[in-house]
Amino acid sequence: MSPKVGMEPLRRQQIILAAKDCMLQYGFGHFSIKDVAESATLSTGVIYHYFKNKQDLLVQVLKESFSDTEETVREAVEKHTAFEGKFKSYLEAVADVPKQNPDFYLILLNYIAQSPYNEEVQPLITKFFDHLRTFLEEILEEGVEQDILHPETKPVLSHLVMSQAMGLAFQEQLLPLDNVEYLREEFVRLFQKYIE
Amino acid sequence: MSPKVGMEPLRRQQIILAAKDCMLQYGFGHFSIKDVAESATLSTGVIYHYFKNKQDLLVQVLKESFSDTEETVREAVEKHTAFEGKFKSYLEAVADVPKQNPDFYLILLNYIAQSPYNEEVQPLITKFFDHLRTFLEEILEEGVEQDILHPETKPVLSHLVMSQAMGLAFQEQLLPLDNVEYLREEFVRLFQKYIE
Amino acid sequence: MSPKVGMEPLRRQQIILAAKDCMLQYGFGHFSIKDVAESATLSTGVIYHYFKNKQDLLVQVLKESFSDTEETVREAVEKHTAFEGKFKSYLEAVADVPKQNPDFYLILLNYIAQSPYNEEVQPLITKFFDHLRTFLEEILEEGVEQDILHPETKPVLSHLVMSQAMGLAFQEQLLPLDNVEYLREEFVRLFQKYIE
Amino acid sequence: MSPKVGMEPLRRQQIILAAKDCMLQYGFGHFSIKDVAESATLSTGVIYHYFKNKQDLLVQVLKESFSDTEETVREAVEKHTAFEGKFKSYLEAVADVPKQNPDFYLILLNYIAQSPYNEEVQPLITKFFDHLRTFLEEILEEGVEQDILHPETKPVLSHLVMSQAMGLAFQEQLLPLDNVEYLREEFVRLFQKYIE
DNA sequence: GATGAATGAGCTTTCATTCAT
DNA sequence: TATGAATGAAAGCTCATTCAT
Repeated sequence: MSPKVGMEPLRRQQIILAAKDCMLQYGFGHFSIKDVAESATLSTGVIYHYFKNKQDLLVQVLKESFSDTEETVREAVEKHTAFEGKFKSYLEAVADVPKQNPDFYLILLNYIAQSPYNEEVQPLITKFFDHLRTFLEEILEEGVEQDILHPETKPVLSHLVMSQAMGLAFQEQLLPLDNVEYLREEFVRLFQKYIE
Repeated sequence: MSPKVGMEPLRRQQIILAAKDCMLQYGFGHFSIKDVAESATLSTGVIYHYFKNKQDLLVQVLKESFSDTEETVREAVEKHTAFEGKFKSYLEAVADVPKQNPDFYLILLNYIAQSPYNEEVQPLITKFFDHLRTFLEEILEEGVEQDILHPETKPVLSHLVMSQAMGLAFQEQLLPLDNVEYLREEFVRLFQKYIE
Repeated sequence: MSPKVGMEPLRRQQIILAAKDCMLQYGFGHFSIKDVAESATLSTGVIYHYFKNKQDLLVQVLKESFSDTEETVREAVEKHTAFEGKFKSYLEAVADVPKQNPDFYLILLNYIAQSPYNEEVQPLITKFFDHLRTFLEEILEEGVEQDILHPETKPVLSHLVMSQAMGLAFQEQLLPLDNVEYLREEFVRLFQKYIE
Repeated sequence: MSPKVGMEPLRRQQIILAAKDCMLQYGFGHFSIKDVAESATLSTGVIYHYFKNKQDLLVQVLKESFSDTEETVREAVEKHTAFEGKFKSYLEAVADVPKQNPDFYLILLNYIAQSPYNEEVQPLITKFFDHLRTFLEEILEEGVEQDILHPETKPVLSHLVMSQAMGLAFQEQLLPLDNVEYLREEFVRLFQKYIE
């Protein structure tokens, strides 16, 4: 029927996608390998041909979500050259993640809950946020060089931006917010105050 | 030794505590009723005498965590009478939850991940955050009445405060932050700007 | 239906027996926990109530086989007081194990094959043979004291007796021997030559 | 690289060797066809080109072990012409199998345990021991003809020699014997008594 | 001849829940 | 009230075998 050799990249993607679907549909820890297999219209066996175990598959799902999101933010920033433009577009991009990549925070949420008990996931998450925050610090450094920002503000600001963005996204996941758009704008405004 | 009557409240508390311990030790969904029973030095059977099922027990654990935390914040605010004092102490209390009640956000995290798939937990969480935010809005209303705050700022500010606090707490859970104390102070300062 | 408390000793015995039956019927590694459960007319779950895992159950089966056999030999020897009587009855008892305890060598065979790869079983087997051989050496020591035996003969003789007995039993398991009884008698005679 | 023709004997040998390695490394029943394939740096598929199934492969492994060992013993005996020399060298060769062919008894052990439940293996083992014992009886027959041995001793002696040799080898596999060499010499001496 | 992708039955083990005592 | 024995469904995972290429 179908080819029998060289399926690796296709199948891996197919399975990761199916796992993502299952996670969104049933929630982390509430779907089985059998569910994934059915969702991918494959047998349970193949999954273990491409992934060491369930944990391994789950880690790949997370990795993909992270690299997608990081890329989105970087792309948005790289359209600008001036410090102010970069900073603003970073804020907007970060605030827009839930809109551009709707599943991201739901997936993240599931993994965060596991992270204190999961030696493999914990460093992945830490690295992701560190990357994103370090990227922001690089932008802010330009502001420091141009005397727009006080050097000491840099680390504090980067942390506050990250946590505010995370907090907003999680709230959106949790609560039926009616004024999301407005809150996002306020978020951008709040932090732009720092460079005025 | 022998069966006792009137044990109800004690036993319930004993079991809820044991469940909390298990959750913190093993993570949500990674401990069994047997684990809880052992942790409470009871038999598995007796747990079903006091709780309908595992889900029910879990819900009670969450409820307790919520009411403890809400009380802490209210108590802090009620020490003040002036708007500025109330607002500042609210900010401080909310930022201090991870310090005063170290397990709270770890427990919350576990439930949040489940909430989209759990009809019973979802409204509990929503209600908790609504309470806390509405309480902040009541404080802010005093600021509006005293012309310190623009009426429109009220809802935005309350949401931003909540999400920032949540974001900081989650970041603290996730990442090894070395300057937590300083970030908390910055958080308070950030939002006090709104009423200057 | 049946009692619900204090079943431990009965059930453990019942399950060990069922496991022994399965091993004899299907051979080591060719029966599942489900087979054992069915053979004991129990559910698979109970087995894990009484035994840590399959390996644990298997180890208990072996332990029981060992202690039964050791006891048989000791009892036979203890009927005698004179050295010659003890030695002869030891030889006879050891040669008679396949007859008195027909499953013993079949069970042993199964475990021996596993032993080089099984950290728990290996020392059990070693200990069993050491016990039995040391017991023989204690008997032989009496012969040495009575100047019937040369001291140097003791360890060699004890090893040769053990291996000959083991070899005969395994041959009997493997090959359709028609003159088993006669071989056993020759075995006894062969080693009695040493004390003439 | 590219498919080759006429690979049959080489590949079979390569696979049998890999299977032997796996058996020694993991133990019978604890390695998969994939393990064998990897050990032979081949694909799983090709194994089924040369062997009907796993069982078939296993049988070939055993056959090879048997013919190697039988040959060793025959070669040792054929160096002598006199009865006494033949008998002694037979005893020595048989006692030396564990030294000359270290894996033989470990492999044998694995199959013996399976034999009562395996219609194909059982007769192979029986035949092997019969061959070796019949060969000994042929030697002993010369002793009978030369009036060195009583005719009735022949079958008994051949059985006792075989079982003693087997027993010693298994003991050596199982227990950490410190005086193996000495025991082997005693084994030879023990049975030489019969022809003095 | 050779590959490795794919299957699916079957394995061991866990666990929420029930219930006779 | 309290016990812990018992259930059985369902989980993750393995593996001999097949087969399109």
